Amino acid sequence: MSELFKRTHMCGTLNLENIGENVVLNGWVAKQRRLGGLIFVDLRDKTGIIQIAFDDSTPREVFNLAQNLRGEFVIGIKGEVKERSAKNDDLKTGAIEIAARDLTIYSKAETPPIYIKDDDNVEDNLRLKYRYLDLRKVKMQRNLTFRHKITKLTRDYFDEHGFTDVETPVLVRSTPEGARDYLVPSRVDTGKFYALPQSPQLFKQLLMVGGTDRYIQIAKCFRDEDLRADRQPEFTQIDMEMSFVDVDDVLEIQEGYLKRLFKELMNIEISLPLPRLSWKEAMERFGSDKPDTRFGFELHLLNDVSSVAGTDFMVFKNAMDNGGDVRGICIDGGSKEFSRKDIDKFIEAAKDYGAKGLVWIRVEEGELKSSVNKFFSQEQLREIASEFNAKAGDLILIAADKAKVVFDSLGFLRRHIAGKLGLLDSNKFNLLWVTEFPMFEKDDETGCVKAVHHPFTHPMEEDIHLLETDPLSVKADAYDIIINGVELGGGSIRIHDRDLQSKMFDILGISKEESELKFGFLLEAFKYGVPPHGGLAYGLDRMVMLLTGEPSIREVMAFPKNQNAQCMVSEAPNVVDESQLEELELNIRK
RNA sequence: GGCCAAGUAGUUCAGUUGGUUAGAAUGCCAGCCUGUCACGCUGGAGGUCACGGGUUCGAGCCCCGUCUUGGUCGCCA
Repeated sequence: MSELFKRTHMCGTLNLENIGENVVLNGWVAKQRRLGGLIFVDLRDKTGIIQIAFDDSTPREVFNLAQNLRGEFVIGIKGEVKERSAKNDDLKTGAIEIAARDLTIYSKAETPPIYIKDDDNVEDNLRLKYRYLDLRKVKMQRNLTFRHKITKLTRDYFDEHGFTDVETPVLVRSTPEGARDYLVPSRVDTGKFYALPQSPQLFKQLLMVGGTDRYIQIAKCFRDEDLRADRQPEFTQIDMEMSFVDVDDVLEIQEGYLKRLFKELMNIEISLPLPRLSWKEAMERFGSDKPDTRFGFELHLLNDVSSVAGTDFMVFKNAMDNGGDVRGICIDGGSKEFSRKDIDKFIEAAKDYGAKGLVWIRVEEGELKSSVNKFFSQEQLREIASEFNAKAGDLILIAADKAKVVFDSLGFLRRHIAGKLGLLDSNKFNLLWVTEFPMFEKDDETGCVKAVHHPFTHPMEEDIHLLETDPLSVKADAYDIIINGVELGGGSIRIHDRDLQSKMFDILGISKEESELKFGFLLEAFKYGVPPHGGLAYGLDRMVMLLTGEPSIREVMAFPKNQNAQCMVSEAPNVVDESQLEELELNIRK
């Protein structure tokens, strides 16, 4: 058994001020350089890397032991901090080193299957399989620490504002609304199932009925849907709910939180109040309900421009005759920057969003080139260009279709192209609220009206009279917080009036029996005195991803799942024992 | 479920028109080396070219299928 060298410092925290001190360090061998009578070892812990030097001043048996060191051995070092003669400016601790006096090897290590360097480029699945090695990277530890700082600040802030951290259950009732549930079979009540919560939504509302007044929880949530770079089946929400509040109250508390978050963790001063865009304005200007406002290229409606309105060009005419729109974006310098081939690629990409094609116009000093030169005169093209205040060298892209297709394809393109032009400044954080979401939308498959948010969302007071006559134009007291085109969180004021709630169910075509079956416990609770309330939830993983500048949510989770929702470390999901299935009466194998 | 991309040494990759024994870098092992820090020098080991089938005198390369992985659309109230 090797003696434990009681640590006095962390590797990355030592500096010139520690010179002359005798220190004890623990960590992993990141690198060893043997120069014959001289050995250097880079020692790594979660705080960073420091160089250990073994030379002729090192006791002989210690030097001999050091010759056996290999990568990822776990060791303890006793020694003196010395100033280096040759400093390494690339290393935080590069001005100093430890002159080793004693060494112990806690455990040896085989050659690791992946590189343990911040700037590696190893295949994702391999990193996930050996996550415990991947996590040794200083960058990964920095991400986890940053995540911790966010949750700590979050708990502190909301504690100071009267919020109580309450845990809600993880084994809950399945409500087949929204995302697919993860199911857990019940042993005691064979044949029945729990679900893992998609969010604590219903329970936090019950907490409001229960008088908790202000609730917060950093809550694990589960959704059995396909994964993305920013989507995991198991993720974390900063979830909260407040009683006796309106929209302004909720947003004010959140703005204080966000200001503190950016000030303390990013050293960025954000000015309040944050801009608020109505959903309608966001769509019409940016083609998205989560607009990235770090750059321009705003959408422009062309329906009334005489060149478009008066044209026989069937693409435009059909779109407008069918109740759709003709809209475009103007890319500053886009004509200079992009080739015909690039433009074709943009059009292909837009097709993913339902567009059948795009009209493009290259604005030049002389003749304007476009995909519709056959149909439009130079004068007409000039008129369209002047609608955008386009100058020579600009590129105009026009979509004509149903509003949704036009918004989706142009909204995608403006951000896609901004990325190509290097306009997505990762040091800039544009925060804004999108409010006044539509209450309902039409389900394309069934033709029925369904809730955009959820059926407990409160309609805006001014629109309540439209509920029966024109539900699709009713707006909701719902809000999303957007940073740089990413939806960081969202919430709403909830309905606390039982008559209004049943009216909502009527409109959604949910019968009394069905609503009883699905949400009976909530409706029952609402019989006994429910405060006006509302809340919001942030995606914690996305928040950390955004603030650390990581490209994927996996970089800020300790043990994420791969694209097939497998845990590569533990190899979950796995086949279970036959007897387990029998006990649950789930033995359905042939 | 659709679309796109990838799969060759432990790792990251190259591999020409289908042609001899499949290469590089890095890592690993051994030896030398007292100021390195991407240490250097010398030598060495290391391959089911994802899997299955086909075309061919001959396949890492061409064709078909399968699997795996990543991205994305659908999906995510």
